[in-house]
Amino acid sequence: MAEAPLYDDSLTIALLRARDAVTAPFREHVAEAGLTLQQWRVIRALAGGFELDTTTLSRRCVILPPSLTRMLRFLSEQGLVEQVPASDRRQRVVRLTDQGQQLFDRMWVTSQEKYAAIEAAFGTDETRQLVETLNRFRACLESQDHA
Amino acid sequence: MAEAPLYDDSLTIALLRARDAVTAPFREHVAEAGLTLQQWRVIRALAGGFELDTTTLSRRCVILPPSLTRMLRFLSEQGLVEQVPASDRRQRVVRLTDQGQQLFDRMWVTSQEKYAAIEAAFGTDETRQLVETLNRFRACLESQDHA
DNA sequence: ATGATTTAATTCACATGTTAAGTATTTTAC
DNA sequence: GTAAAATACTTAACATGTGAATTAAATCAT
Repeated sequence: MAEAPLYDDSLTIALLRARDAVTAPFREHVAEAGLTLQQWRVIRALAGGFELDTTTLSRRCVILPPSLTRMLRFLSEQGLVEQVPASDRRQRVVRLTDQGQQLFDRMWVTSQEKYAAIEAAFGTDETRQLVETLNRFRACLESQDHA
Repeated sequence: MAEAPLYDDSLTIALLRARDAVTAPFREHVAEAGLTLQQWRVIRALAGGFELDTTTLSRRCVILPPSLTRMLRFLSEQGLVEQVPASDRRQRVVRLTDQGQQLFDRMWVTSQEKYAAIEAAFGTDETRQLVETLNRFRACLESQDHA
């Protein structure tokens, strides 16, 4: 009975659900360390001593600048991130503190294990092909819009 | 120089970016009508006279119940949605008002056109295959977690 | 039938998403 | 060298995401 009409955005819904499914185990993992997924993305982008400005972080982590401003304030207060001087004084360049790097080190192995479990479940080749398809899809749409 | 380490969540990032790319034209379209993408998803789920409860809406639109509560308050205030009596008085069952249905009718054609443009750009078969792959991926992960 | 359990939705508190406007710094053009 | 334009980030305001606690109603067990 009463079936919904065909969605014009089945793709959008499928992307949302896929993201929910794939992030679930990571969300749980980082929550145990008192972090959100977004905060973890920032920490990982900085792991290994990288010093990045807000714009670069925003692109790599797919987090909008206003959110990053708030997040960096929080991460600084937690002693996980610190600011470093930048030649261009408009920029805000940050890096992990020792404490931040240690937190990363503690979480990284488990994080990788969870990702490996996903690849194992869906298939390594299929997983990589999905990532490739998604990136090609995005590139395709973005080149269309800029026309 | 200074390349970031390999992400363990390239899949998460790819999903986020793909979603950003695919929703961009729709976001612009619905904003002209004073709606957000999420509000538009709810309106479309109700279009055609369907009467749905919060739980069903939450699943179909991939919007968590607390967000739906706020959104339904807003949509009611705008006169787009109205509540209908439910046999189970715990449930909140809603439907579109005439005004809501008219808004949907005005937006639907353009919305479909934009989706058709995406399919045309990436390829009809490839787009459908991507949706199929995403759904299969999600089903795979969810069956893993319930183990 | 009554009390315990489950279910549906809401509220709360806080984090993030999103757009527009604002501020400080740098670059460009002249 | 200085004013205009561009850049990097922040702030503000509001919408949504998220998990935990709460409330009300239905179901279950006895």
